[in-house]
Amino acid sequence: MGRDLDDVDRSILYLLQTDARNTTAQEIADQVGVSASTVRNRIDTLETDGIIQGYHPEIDYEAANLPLQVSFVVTVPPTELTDYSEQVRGIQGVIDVREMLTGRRNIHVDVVGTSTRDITRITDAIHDIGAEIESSEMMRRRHVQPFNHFFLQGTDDMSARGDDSEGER
Amino acid sequence: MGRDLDDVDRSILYLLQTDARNTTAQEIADQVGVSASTVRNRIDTLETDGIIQGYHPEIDYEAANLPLQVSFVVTVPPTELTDYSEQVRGIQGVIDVREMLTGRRNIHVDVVGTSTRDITRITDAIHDIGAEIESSEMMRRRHVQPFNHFFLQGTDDMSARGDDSEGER
DNA sequence: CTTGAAAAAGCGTTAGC
DNA sequence: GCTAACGCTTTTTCAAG
Repeated sequence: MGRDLDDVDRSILYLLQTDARNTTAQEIADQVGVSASTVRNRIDTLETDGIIQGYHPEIDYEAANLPLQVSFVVTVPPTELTDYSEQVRGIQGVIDVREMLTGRRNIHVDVVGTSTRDITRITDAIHDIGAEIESSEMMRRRHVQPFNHFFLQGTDDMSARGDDSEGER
Repeated sequence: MGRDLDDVDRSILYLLQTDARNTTAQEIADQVGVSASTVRNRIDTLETDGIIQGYHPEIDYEAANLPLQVSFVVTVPPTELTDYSEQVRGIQGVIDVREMLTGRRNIHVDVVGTSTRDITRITDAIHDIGAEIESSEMMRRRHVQPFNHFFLQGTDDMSARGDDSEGER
């Protein structure tokens, strides 16, 4: 796990983050200096290797009439963290679950809803699966900022790691 | 702000969340019962209305050799929340910024890095813009779970709101 | 706002280097 | 592993209801 990426991979990831739906393989190929076929092959490999896990639209929930955004901090038994995390993800309205490595407050959950009824329903659902809510805060806005440093993060660093072009692929 | 969506819009959002890159307008059209052209027009409108803000790949940072994931809680002056939020987003390694509506701990920041050097650099950068770090926790995993309830969230609710087919478009 | 048709562009596959 | 070329699918554009 944790395979090295070369510059082509990094460039692909970088450009996909800009617009994963409308960026074509040809456009990426032109900017990277390889063929479009290669870009398609690389993307396939990145997907099967699990580095790219999917493509999702970024949605402005407020504009979509889901103005209530709440962030919960939850405590669950550390040994069953993954299990609880999965259950939380199944609750309607949950859009983001982060599992913490340490500490009591080991799951952070972001949810959206249209009304306070939605929020109380979610609160109840969290309690129902046996998790303890430590705190809840209203969220104003989320900025998902896809990692913008695969590409031009500093050539020195990249060459220093020696994974520029000749990888172990 | 907060325009009503009809079932066609909701279905489009729902299906795009499944796979925003490889789901074609035709596939959506078949499932929704309109033409592919209509689906494309709707997507364009959703984008220009700001409901869809972009398309991003979901990346497994651990598999991409960025194993260090840290979640910061930061305090900034509430009146300049947006300003600070933007500055934080400019820091290399920041992948997610959430602005909180209330409380002292009003910005939550998720970052990724390859080494502790990255993390200290980010910590310094946060301090440099004048924000105070309240806490930092190691993250085990993030599950971005795009809102999965646009489609079949319960027909009763949808008809009760009366925005099924004839909107104010 | 929606539809359908023609032209242009992109994709997956296969074969060759 | 990268590239080129094939047939097929998708998108784009535009006229029309």
